[in-house]
Amino acid sequence: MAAASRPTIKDVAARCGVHPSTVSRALSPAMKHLVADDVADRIKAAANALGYRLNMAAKGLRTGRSGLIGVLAPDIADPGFPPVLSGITDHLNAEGYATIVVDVGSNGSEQDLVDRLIARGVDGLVLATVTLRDDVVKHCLDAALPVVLVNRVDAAGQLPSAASDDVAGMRLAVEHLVALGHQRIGHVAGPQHVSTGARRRAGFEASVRDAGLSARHTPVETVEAYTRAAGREAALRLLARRIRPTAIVAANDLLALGVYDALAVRGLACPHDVSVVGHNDMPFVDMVAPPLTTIRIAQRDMGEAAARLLLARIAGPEAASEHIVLAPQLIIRGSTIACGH
Amino acid sequence: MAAASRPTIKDVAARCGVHPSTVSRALSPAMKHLVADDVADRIKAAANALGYRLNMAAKGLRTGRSGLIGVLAPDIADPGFPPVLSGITDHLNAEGYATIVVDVGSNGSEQDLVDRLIARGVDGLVLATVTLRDDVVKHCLDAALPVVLVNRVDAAGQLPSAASDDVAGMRLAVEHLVALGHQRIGHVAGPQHVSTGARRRAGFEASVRDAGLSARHTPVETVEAYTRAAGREAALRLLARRIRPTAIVAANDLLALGVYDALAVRGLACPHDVSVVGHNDMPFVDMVAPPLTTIRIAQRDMGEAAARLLLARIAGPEAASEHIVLAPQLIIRGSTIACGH
DNA sequence: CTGAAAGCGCTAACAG
DNA sequence: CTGTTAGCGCTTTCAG
Repeated sequence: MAAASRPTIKDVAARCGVHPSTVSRALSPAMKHLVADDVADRIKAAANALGYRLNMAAKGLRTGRSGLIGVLAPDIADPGFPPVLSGITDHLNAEGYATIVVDVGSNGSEQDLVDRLIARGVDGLVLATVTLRDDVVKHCLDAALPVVLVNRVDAAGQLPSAASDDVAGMRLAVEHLVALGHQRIGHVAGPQHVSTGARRRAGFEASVRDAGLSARHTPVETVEAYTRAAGREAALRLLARRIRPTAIVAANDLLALGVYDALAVRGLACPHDVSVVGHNDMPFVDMVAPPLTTIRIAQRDMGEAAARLLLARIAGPEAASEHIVLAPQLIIRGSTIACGH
Repeated sequence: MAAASRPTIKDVAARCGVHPSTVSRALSPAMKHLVADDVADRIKAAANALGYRLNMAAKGLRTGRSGLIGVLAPDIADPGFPPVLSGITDHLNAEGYATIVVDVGSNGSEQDLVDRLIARGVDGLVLATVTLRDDVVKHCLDAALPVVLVNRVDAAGQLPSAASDDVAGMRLAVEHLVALGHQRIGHVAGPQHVSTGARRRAGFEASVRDAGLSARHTPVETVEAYTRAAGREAALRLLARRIRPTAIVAANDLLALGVYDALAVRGLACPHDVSVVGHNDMPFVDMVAPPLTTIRIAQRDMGEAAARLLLARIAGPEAASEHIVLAPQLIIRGSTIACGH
């Protein structure tokens, strides 16, 4: 029956015949040492008996720290993101923080979403958002809000970030293909306004150059979005070239699946006619036909690193902005094969 | 420079020469009608100029409503969940709520996580958690916390829920197979302590019975978890039976991929030797080899329906607990084929 | 229509 | 070691 509203610190105090602040101290690990052990025990017992729970909103109002972290995601449903998110939330949860996840694609402007998060008093932000136009970042900096980037880096490199080594990843892909004898390698590049797109492209170009391949033999087609359909279109353009590539490396797995689609359209077989390499090692790309050779990135670690970075930022005032770069790994499967030529 | 902390309602009031409560009224859509239009305009202008943002924690403390909703997920990284989550958060965001997502698998007990959410003052909970042991549900009810289930129903059916029609889905699968001439159909059943596992199994059994197939010809193997490995083991057991099935319907796509693995182990070809049907239509199951015939469930809609249900629960006191059931859809791809016999 | 006053639940000085 | 006091930023009576 006693569907009474949540008990407060006052109720506990009354039941123990002590002052509310004593209860507050007894229940706070940091201040517990200021209260007699027997009293503290009595208080804890009473709190348990009453089913007392700390009211974080009240605490936050008082202390100015909410224990809330905002995560801005480009698209929650993107299969690449969940592992990152999981890494973020797990670490944050373990440290007593709760995570508010916002999907940027859907509602309102990013600015707006950030403002709503600020209104909720978030202690910091993890940005996994696609486009790093300065305005959002600037907006956060203006608000003196700790911010870290995940799976992204900003152009100026002024924000802490946790990301995979995109350049090294592309090098892995290109060198694998070159070792297989491929001389004509195309690249389906991701959106150039996001760091993964730009850096992977740069990595591709540097690697093919280092391998001694000419630009003519290493064409690049850029997409506007990381979608399977965009990958298909770009690959079709690549395949229509005078000098047809014998291998294509895509800026991510979704794009690579689009490359598969394009190959099917053209009646070409993978890997027989064209080898394909993806990037990210999304769940189940080992099950597609043929199993996709790809660059595995440490998504969960990335999320965890970002969380750790953010917490450090929140704790220490202005530690030099750190960039955590995670090593990628080549996963060889069935979509790459030695070149016939 | 003025990196001053966030302006409050008081700052705005001072700047306008009015009382803080007037500012509060002017800025609250519901109370705006109590303040002169010109004053309201002046206040809004000043608020904008100062970059004032409402402090939700303070508001929540006062009103008792936080505008926060908790979502308990079994495993964020499970590829089936993101679309549901996205449906939930989008709808909630649009209604001004923020969503705290908690991964149950990782830290602490579910009870604990719920308590932490309660401490944060959530206005309600969406439970997408696997096991519906009464204790968690009871715990929420005791706390008088509005709760809805998504992709799950509780045994007693006392909680509002949004879920796919699992029985109908299995009927779709079985009838498809029967129409193809299959007479020996096995089922890899999901965990029986979660509603999808139990209901899909029930749906399977009812459907094969209605199709006139005997129990001997429709063996069932149950797994303890929705994993690819578990699906593989269960399928191996099914294939080792005296009467080998010519088709297997799995309780979900992950399990179905495990069935693929088992088939490969046994040197059997899908669909030639054994047809396979999945459930859920996870992203990219159209790309595996062979493309998986499956039952598509309306995941995004499910999330949205759950959000709507929860909001209704929060608004209206005790509306009769509603069950939204979404119609599934058979997606025929390459993993099912007419039976030779 | 606007001001005054009180208080949501908690913590952080400051006394004692 | 414990009680007192004040106040975080906001809403909401109650007056006027």
